[in-house]
Amino acid sequence: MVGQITETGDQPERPPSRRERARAATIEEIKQTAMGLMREQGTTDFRFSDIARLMGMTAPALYRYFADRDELLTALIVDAYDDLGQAVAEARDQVPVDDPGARFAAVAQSYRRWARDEPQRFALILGLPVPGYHAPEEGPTTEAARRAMAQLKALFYEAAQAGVLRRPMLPDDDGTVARLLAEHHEPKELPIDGPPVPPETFQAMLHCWASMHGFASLEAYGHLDWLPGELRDAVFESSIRLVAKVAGLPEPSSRPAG
Amino acid sequence: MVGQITETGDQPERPPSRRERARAATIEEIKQTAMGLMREQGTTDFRFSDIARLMGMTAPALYRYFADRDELLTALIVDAYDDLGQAVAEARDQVPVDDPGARFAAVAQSYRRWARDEPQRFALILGLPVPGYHAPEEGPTTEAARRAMAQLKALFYEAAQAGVLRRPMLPDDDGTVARLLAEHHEPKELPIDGPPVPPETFQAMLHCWASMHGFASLEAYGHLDWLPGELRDAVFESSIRLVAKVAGLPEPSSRPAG
DNA sequence: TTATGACCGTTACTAGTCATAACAAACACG
DNA sequence: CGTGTTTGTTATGACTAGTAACGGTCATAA
Repeated sequence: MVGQITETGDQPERPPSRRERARAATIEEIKQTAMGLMREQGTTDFRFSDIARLMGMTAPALYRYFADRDELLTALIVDAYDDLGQAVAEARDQVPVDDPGARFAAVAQSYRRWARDEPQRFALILGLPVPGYHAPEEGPTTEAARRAMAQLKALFYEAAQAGVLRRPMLPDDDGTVARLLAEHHEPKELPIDGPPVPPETFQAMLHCWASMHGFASLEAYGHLDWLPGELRDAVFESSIRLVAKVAGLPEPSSRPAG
Repeated sequence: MVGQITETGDQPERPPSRRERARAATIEEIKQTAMGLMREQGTTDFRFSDIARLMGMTAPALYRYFADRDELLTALIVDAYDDLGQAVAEARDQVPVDDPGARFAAVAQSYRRWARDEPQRFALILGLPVPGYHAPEEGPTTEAARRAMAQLKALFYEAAQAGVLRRPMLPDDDGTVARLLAEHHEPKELPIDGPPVPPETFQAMLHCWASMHGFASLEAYGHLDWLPGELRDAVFESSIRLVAKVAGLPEPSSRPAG
């Protein structure tokens, strides 16, 4: 009754039957309805009965598609990670590769926009776990998270490869981060996939992420509502350009679209 | 039945009677038990029945003290804001006034520590509203939030007053933030209480807040668990020193305790 | 000391939730 | 056409928030 959902079946390329297509469509509709409810109510919560009612069904029917609330939540979380990762990657790849400063600005803008447009899904993946939900250990959610975060790292790696990445600005008396990073890197403790970047760049990357995440989450959850919109925009863009500069990314050569 | 809770009574200084003390103690115990449950379960959720059971009572008894779940949540939110504000202020004031760089580092460290130690309460005040909760408009929560955030501003104001605040580093072609800030400041649109700071400093302050909040929330919600603890510490401290420097605060003259 | 009334806790109850069980209709396919 | 799977239904159980009505306790005043 549960295995039917995680059907990463081994059948190679059998065209989906009529029933399978209908089933997939229903699953999609359930997820969309759940997200609609979250948006409407402004929380990460939803009731099976509400989903069913909106879909013209009764609540128990949903259990044919998701074993329980957690399984639906897991699906929504994976989708959200993938969606955010895709949005970020698309924005990034609309800017020429040889302009990593502008590419980072695009990434930050899309990250922020996504958070602001979908605060509930943002909270779902990057906030506190929702009440009663227990993520499957080392399951699909963590993988999806890694995929999404790889987008940011790819940007820095490209820039480093292209040789346009200056040494990031660091507070004066440092070196401990580099040392610790080296220590922990050799036993392959860190689950950092892909090619390595210099330690200062790793640190700069985290700094960039934290900065844009901080602004994005504060804004998404309404804690910057007291700032007029255009002022928020200006402050965010300025902050982003600042962290990019400090991280050693070159000045963007073209103005980002928005 | 409800007015008895919001007893910001006008009676000046009447010593609390035995009953009033017992009532206050019970209210405190309810809040503590609720927080304990949140900590235990790792969410911002709790059940009245669980609170009552842990207190050796039945659930309906709790309604003598809080009209409903929202009212208890509101109390917890106000307490959390006050607690965070106090923690930050205390850490800040343990550092000499003439060392604003170190004062900021202390603020950031305590902000981070509080978030990490109490992720549920952190999410309660700075995350997405919990399911089903509707904050009273312009109520005590927003006031408590303003009080807490004033602590950070005070630090920058002191530094500006003392004349040790350099002009913050900004991305090159700016000025729009300053212009917009001026535009919106004259009609007193912005609810920024206290004395004004220069526009660049305002922006730098937001940048500092966003950066430390981003790191703190990512860490508090477990999204940096893949980083070894000491490396997290080092990265955070380095980032903080960096944003402080960029914000125009002088280098700290003394090493912060932790 | 006793009577009064506010306060605090109880049990009983309603309405709504997640989830399961048992059953009925629709569908795919031999 | 008959058979078994799939997908829906209704009925049910256990649990929660919150209300209502009742009883005990305590402080105060006669």
